Amino acid sequence: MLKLTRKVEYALIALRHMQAMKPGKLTSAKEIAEAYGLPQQLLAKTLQQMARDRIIEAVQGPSGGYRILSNLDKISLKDFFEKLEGPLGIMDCYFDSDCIQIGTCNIRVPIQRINENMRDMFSKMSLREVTL
Amino acid sequence: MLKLTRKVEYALIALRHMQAMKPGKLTSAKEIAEAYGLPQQLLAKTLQQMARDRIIEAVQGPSGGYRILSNLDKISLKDFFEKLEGPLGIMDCYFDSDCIQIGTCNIRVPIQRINENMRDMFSKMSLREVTL
DNA sequence: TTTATATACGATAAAAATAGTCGTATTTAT
DNA sequence: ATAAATACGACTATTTTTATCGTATATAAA
Repeated sequence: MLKLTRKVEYALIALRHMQAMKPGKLTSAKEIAEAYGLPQQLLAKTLQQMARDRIIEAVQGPSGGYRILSNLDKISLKDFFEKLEGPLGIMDCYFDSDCIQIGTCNIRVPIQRINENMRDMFSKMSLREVTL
Repeated sequence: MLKLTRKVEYALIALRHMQAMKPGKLTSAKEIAEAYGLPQQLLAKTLQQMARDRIIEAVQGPSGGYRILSNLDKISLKDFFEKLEGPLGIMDCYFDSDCIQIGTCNIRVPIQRINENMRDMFSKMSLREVTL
């Protein structure tokens, strides 16, 4: 319950690694995977997604790799999580919801309150604080 | 990611149901399951666990059932979640941790910071607010 | 005192979500 | 040309979550 997925975990590890390097320098998926003992292909997918989301930049070809693109100060943890995993909420009856109970459910309002608190909290933390 | 389990969901539904009834009156697992279309046995287990945790009281025998026992104002959402699901954190390398990476992991400290914020937030919400 | 209805709970099965791999294409420095 | 890197869809494996089954125990009421 309330667990980070590996995808997010690997993303954070990679970002922190890049953040610690000389700015502008490239790192490859292989390099990170070996340094932290992560499955390279899965890590690569995560990096690719972050590249699509313009958090990092990808450079192709040999001696290519990834480098941080955005100002991580300006990305909230909420936005980061949502980019990687979709809407942030303690239950997803507010997003997809083909929930049959929707009529009888008696906890929609309270759950929404929890969701708001969570989003609020993660809105106030920047990706930089976390990868610094 | 960051989802409530059914167990917690059913617990909240049941508590809210009990909260709405005349104080001291009993409700059975069957009654709640039928009212909200929940799997009765699973709900029953959740109720049993809450009874063990002294959140609700169980009365056995025919015309038995459950009723709220504690003052829900005094139970934080953090305690509630932890009673039902164990330690509250965004990753569990702080609890069980046979994590092999522990040496190379570079996000322990940041993760811990997130965890603290989460716990803090749920410490400030009472079970009553949520079931009211 | 028997019966019916409720809780209690361990064991197991089914389903869903997550994690990881494979194969192939594309890009590009050397 | 070749080798090393990203890109990405399809697939498989694993783990976690959800649900059911079977049986025991308690007790109110007939």
